[in-house]
Amino acid sequence: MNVPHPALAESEPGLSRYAALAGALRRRVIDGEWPAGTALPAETRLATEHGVALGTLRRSLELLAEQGLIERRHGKGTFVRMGLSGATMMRFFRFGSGDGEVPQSRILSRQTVVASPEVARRLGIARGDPVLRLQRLRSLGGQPRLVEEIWLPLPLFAGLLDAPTAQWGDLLYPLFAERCGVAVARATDEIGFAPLTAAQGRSLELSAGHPGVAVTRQAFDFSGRCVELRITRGDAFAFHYTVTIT
Amino acid sequence: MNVPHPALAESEPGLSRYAALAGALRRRVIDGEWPAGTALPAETRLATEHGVALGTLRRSLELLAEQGLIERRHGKGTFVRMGLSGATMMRFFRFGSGDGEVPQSRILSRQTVVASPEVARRLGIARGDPVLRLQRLRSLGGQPRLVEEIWLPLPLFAGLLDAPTAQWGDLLYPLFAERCGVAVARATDEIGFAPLTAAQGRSLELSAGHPGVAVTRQAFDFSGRCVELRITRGDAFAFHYTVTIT
DNA sequence: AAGTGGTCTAGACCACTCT
DNA sequence: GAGTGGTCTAGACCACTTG
Repeated sequence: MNVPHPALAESEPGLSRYAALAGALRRRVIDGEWPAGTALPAETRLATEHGVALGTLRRSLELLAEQGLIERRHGKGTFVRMGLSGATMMRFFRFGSGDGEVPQSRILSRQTVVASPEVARRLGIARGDPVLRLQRLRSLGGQPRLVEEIWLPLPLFAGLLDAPTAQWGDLLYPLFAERCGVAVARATDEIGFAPLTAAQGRSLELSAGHPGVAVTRQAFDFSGRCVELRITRGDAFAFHYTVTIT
Repeated sequence: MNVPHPALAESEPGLSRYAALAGALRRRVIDGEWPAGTALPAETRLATEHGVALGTLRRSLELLAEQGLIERRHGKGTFVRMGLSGATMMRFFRFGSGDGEVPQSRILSRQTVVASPEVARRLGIARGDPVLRLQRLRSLGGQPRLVEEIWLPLPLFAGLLDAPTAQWGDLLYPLFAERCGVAVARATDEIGFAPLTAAQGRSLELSAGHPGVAVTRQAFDFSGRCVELRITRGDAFAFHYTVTIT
């Protein structure tokens, strides 16, 4: 018979055992009990620890692996994932001849500002809250191709306030992870079209009013909180984006 | 009549039993043994039929469900899916004020032509093979918004050659399923921008050279074969597309 | 009440990785 | 060889759907 396990702190009502267990493990990962890149205890260990059968524990880990929180490697162990790398996000993004290669990056400006209503709405913070605003130029083969405007909530990103931007490298997400402990789990891209302003045109060596594409990205961490708002602009006619629908 | 499937599970080298079983079931579904919308035999029945444990059979069905080939409904059964509806593909597509609503459609032309090198490449057929070419106008609130050029391989789509286009309705994919037995399992959209030609401008009540967006779609059936090539064009300023990256 | 898929168990054995 | 995750089994019981 199925005696309800008294030691089960995971016995949330209306949830299957493996789902509740997955939630509990998820919390332990997010709370930093096992830092990114490290291995979780072995299956058998976790199963006895939580008083469930091995199959049930495995079901929980499969759930978390599906969500991208952990990664399982046969013969090695179960590891906490670092989040999206930033290079994966260029996967479906093409500009000019670049076949998904990572563009070189230069930070043009860095300021602390108060969030506008629109920025606050998309970041899920209050109007007037402080945010870090970056302007960034991305080039391919020495040619400027994309200008970016990036908003990051403070104080979460305080670690970027004084780091010398010249040494930031071409990808921001590894920097987020390293200096601020922020992992990007998921993102949405919104693609739209608008003529370039005079300033945007200058940065891209195009005329004001030239047809431009705008990709508005919101990036989220594993707890679902929006951690980045970014608007990327470039020459519409050089732009290409591929999406798979299932 | 119902020949048992004896060593199928053991016969595929280098594959797990459930993976081999999934492949076998997949073939039976694609071959039409269980038509779209009908239920498969119960789990216990399929398991004994193939000589595997229930858990193994379930693993196979879970695989096929992930791939979108079948759909499991608790208490009811396991059903063969119809494929994408066409409405799901408008999910992330916005035009003007339409919040994902399905535009009205009118077929402007229907011809049988030979495939150009580019069309043949994308459809995965030989140059010079016959294809059905459609031109289609899609409107929102009576306003023409999108012009589409669609290529469908023949003789697969012969069922569309003489059907009166006035009665086709606003979605093509249900028509594909009904008249040609074609189910769309997956699609890719490629987004780019280009000025409208004079002819495209006329259809959309815009001037020649007006900034236009072009969405090139390839649709695939469950066996991975490309069954449709479509280029949709519209006013770049009214265009909006949302993508989620994980 | 009967039939379906969903959950959970307990244990055996296989395949991969590292030392 | 020791430790990890992956596969497979056999059976019990639960939850949902329909007649």
